[in-house]
This record gives sequence, structure tokens and C-alpha cells, in this order.
Amino acid sequence: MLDAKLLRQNPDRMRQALSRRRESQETIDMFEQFLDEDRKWREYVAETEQLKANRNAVTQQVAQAKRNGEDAQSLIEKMRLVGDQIQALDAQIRESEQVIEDCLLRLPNLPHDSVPEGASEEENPELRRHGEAPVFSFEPKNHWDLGQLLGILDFERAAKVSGSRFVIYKGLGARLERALMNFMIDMQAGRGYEEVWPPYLVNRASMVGTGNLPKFEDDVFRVADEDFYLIPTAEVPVTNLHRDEILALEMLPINYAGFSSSFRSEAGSSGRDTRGLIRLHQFQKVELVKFTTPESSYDALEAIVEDAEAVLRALRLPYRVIEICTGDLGFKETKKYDLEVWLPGAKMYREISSCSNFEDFQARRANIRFRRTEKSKPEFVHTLNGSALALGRTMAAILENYQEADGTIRVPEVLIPYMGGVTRMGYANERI
RNA sequence: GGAGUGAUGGCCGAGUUGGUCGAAGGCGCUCGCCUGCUAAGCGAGUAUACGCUGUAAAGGCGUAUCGAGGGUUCGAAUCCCUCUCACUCCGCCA
Repeated sequence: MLDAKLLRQNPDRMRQALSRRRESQETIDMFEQFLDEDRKWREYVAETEQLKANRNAVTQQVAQAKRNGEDAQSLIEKMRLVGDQIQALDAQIRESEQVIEDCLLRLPNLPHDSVPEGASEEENPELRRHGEAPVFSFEPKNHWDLGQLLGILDFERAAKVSGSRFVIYKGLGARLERALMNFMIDMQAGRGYEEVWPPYLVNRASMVGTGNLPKFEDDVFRVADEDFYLIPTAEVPVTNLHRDEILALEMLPINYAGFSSSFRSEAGSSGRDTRGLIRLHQFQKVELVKFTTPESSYDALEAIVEDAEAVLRALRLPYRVIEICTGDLGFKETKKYDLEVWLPGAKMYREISSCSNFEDFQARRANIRFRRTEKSKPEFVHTLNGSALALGRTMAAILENYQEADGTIRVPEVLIPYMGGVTRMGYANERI
């Protein structure tokens, strides 16, 4: 959510942002509707407040008169009418506020000046690459074939138990998932992040706080008849940890590494990535979340990218870093980098981490503030996050990059201790 | 799930026969005074949001806020309704 005052005073800044983001006409119209409603709202407010000031004054006269044992009936009669007027105006104000609030909650964030112009993901510049794509003496398999041959991924039974877009990890596959979780959390805990294991169900206010609602209702799962949503990422509960709080300056920056399952409806993506671990209704993820001062959030963003890259480097997975252009930027972000890992089976780079700065967009929605000194006014913090990493896609990358000619998978060196010393996943290990 | 109690400012805590209550008192905090230092003491101050006005900043006026929302009333922290949360007891449960 953006500052209504800023939008009112500088509407062209928003208009320009909407155009840079290639927003739909619908969104552009919504912004103009906001400006219009905001103007009306201020008129109503001025009017009703004047009436209330008058009523408050007369009310004092009534009290005074009663204390003196005088008759106040004529004053009361007059105020009865004013009361009705106020009630009618207040109702109108509430309606206006609802329209305004709804617009504000659905208007996207302003791209940072440094974000490259572009219409779509095709124009996202690649910033750098790291690691060499492995060379195979055979045709590398995709991860779902490998996983099923090894008996560590079971998509068929997952479909029976739950449905499509689910997986069951078994044996060393389950163990590898667990190893990845522990490795990634330990690694970030060693880099200054506090480990957090949040709830996987959150209330609506939390979903609105991070900007997942009201605009993206279709993307998330909701528990029937309850005010509970399955989290689409740990970002939601972890960012909302400090909702409605005023933090002391000394507490910043706050760095959390949250582990959770993530649940996504994947509405609108039917037919895409239907096989394998790339696009599931449930996957696990270690998510980095930062709360910073406004002046340090862009440095913090670079730091998050580095922390996520470090995981890929430790796992010796080839990857590249791309910067998201204005037209591909998500609803909430001012600036975003994606890390893409090389998948030999698919012969392409796939997103494995996404690191974003939201500036005060979430902080304003979730009312997360800080005070520079005890006497200074609270200011909104900046929030950021980045995946480090998505476990399912990491496993896919490991299976595809570490496969051998005989169909076995070497275990990345850093994971061997987490795998109880297992160095290779193969047919011999089937009966774990 | 059943029964009950409660929710007031940074904290504790008055106020529930509706009117002078943005809210006593205390603690904490800030500034000043005092003291050779510390402690004690004295004085002043100490919420947030929004609107209007105004400025280089500030300020001024107004409105709202006593868990949240709605209602009754000329007027609500105080009365009514709904909800949320916390605590206690019972039941159930990993």
C-alpha cells in the first residue's frame, strides 16, 4: 500500500509508475477513481467535523444548563437534527473510505528508479553467471524420471493421496529434503539470520499485510468456514511477526530465516510444468526476511541476493542472476532479482530464488514501524525477502546436475554430513 | 466444545447511578533546578491518526481514538448487540 497523501499530492508519479509497469487500463482507471473518491471523502470529512464541533459545543451547554437546573429542551431538539445529519454523513464517509481502502490495497508498488525498463520477462537483463554447466557423456535425464527410477519421488501415489501437483518423497529422497532444510537453515543461521519456524495457517489480516490479499485471492488456499489461509510462503507469517509493532532502532536490521511448507493454488497455470518438482501445490522453502531502515534497504537487498547465491555456490549448482524489468515486476516489489539454476535435463535455467525489496509497501499495510530515538515519530520500516532456497527446485537441480551415467546421483559434498554420510543415491540405497 | 472472569495511555492502575474524562494517581521516560559525585529531592513536560490552515521549519484550529465493529442518546470509557483476544475451571486431544 502506498501513502494516500503522496498519491494525492503527486498523482503523476503514480501515473508514470503504472505506465512503467505496463499496468492494465483497469488499474489505471482504479487510480483515477481513487483520486476522485479521495476528493469527495475530504469534503465529507470537513463537513461532518464542523457539525461535530458544533454539537460538542452545544452538548457542553446542555450539561451546563442541567447542572444549573435550567431547561435545555430547545438545545436538545436542535441537536437531534444535527445528529441525524452527522449520522448520514458518517455513513457516506464510511462508504468512501471503503472504496479508497480497496483501491489503495490493490494499487501496485512504485518501481525503483534503477529498475530497467522492459515490457515483459523477455527483457529482464542477465547480470551474471556462476558455475559451469556439467558436461555429460550421455543424455542427461530430467529429475522426475531420475527420481522415479531411484524410488525417491512418487508422483503417482501423491496423485492418489492428494491430487496432481503433489509429490511424495521417499527413502533417500525424503532424507535429502530434510538434509536440504537443515543445511540451508544452518547456513543462514551462520550468516546472521535468526531461525524461525512459523505457522502454516494465517489469518486474513496477515495475508493483507504482506500484500497477498485482496488482489490475489485466487492464488491461495483458504480453509473453509475459518479465517485461515494456507501460507503461500513463509514471508507471510514471518513478516507479520512484527505487525502493529513499533521497533527500536537498535533492533534493526532484523534478519529472519523462516522455514515452512508453501501452498499455492497455481490457478491459471494449468498445463505448465505439469511434471516434476517445479510447480507443486505444496513445497518447502527457506525464506529470508529482513526489516531495515529506509536508508539501508537497497544494501540489504544486495545482501539477501548474496546470501541466496551462497547456497547455490555451496551446493555447486550453476546459476545466473537476472534483474526483473519494470514490466515483469510483481505487485509488491520496488526492485527484484531472480536466481535461476541450470537444469541439464530440461536444458534451461529455472527460477530457484526471488529476492525483493518492498520498501514500506508491506510495512504500511501491516503497520510495522520503528523509532529512531525515544522521542522521534515512528516511521515505517522497509521489508525485504528472498528465497534461500526453494527446496523442491533445489532437489530437481541436484538430481539433474549430479546424475551419473548409471542413473545414480552423487550427493553434493556439503550435504553428506546431513545425509548421514551417504555419498551417493542409487539403486543400492533403495531399501532405506 | 461447555461454564465463568476480564481487556483503559510506554507500564501499573482509578473511573461503570451516562455530561466539567484524552481520561485521576503511581511508575517509567525527557528537559531544567538542586547536590562536590551518586542517591534522594523540586519544577515542567510526556499518545496516535486524520482533516483544515500555515510554514524554510514550527505552529494554530478541529475531529476521532479507553480490545474491534455496530447501536441507543443532545451527549458514551461508562448502557445495549456482535466479534476478537487473554486467563480460570470442566471435557476432549498429539
